[in-house]
Amino acid sequence: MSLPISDLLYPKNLKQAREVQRYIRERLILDDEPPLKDTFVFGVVDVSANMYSPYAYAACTVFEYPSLKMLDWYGYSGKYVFPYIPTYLVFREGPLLYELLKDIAGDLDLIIFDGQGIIHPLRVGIATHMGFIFDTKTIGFAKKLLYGNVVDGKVIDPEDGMVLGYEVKLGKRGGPVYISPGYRISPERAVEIIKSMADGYKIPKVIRSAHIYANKLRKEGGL
DNA sequence: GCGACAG
DNA sequence: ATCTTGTCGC
Repeated sequence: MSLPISDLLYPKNLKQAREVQRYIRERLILDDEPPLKDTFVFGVVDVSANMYSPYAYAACTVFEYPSLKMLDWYGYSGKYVFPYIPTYLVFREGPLLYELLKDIAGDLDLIIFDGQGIIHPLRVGIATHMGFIFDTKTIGFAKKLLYGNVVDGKVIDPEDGMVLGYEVKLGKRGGPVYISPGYRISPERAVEIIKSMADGYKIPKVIRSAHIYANKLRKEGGL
């Protein structure tokens, strides 16, 4: 990464935050090179927090693909240093996720985030932003749509008609989820991988796992 | 100005 | 995101 972490994750104001997002947008990589092997290791991350507590708990569960067997899990807790503002989520959770992943990202072939990839007004959702920082393949898995129009299952960018991601219904239970590439992966490959993890639930257990562990940390861990 | 708005 | 048990339904 050319810019230091301090600039990529700790902007002093929203203007600087936008500048960082525009910087990353100009350097997006959305192809599948190098392609993932038949068998690879991936992580799922999520952050758990209490409404009015400044402390947050992040967890990363590690799995083997395609067996989907859990290999490990890691946790990290710290204080939020940025408020939650739509389109700026990475500046709130990113610092914690960076600390959580900095020592293990190199061992992960892919990382799945709870949030958007390029389904974002500047195409730099939290999955894309973190993928750029670690130069690792990432996928954004969101429960709600943040930006774009859904046409025949495809999330389209109203600016130029580009396919940003897909609206897919996994399991006949709940509503759809929104999948988009984060970094170094294509929209189609991202959806293909997520669909291969479907197990009948709206949120595949493999993806839910990180949320479970993050919550377990918050309830049991200190702080 | 108004409405929308990941976690 | 979180507060929360049981309960209605496939």
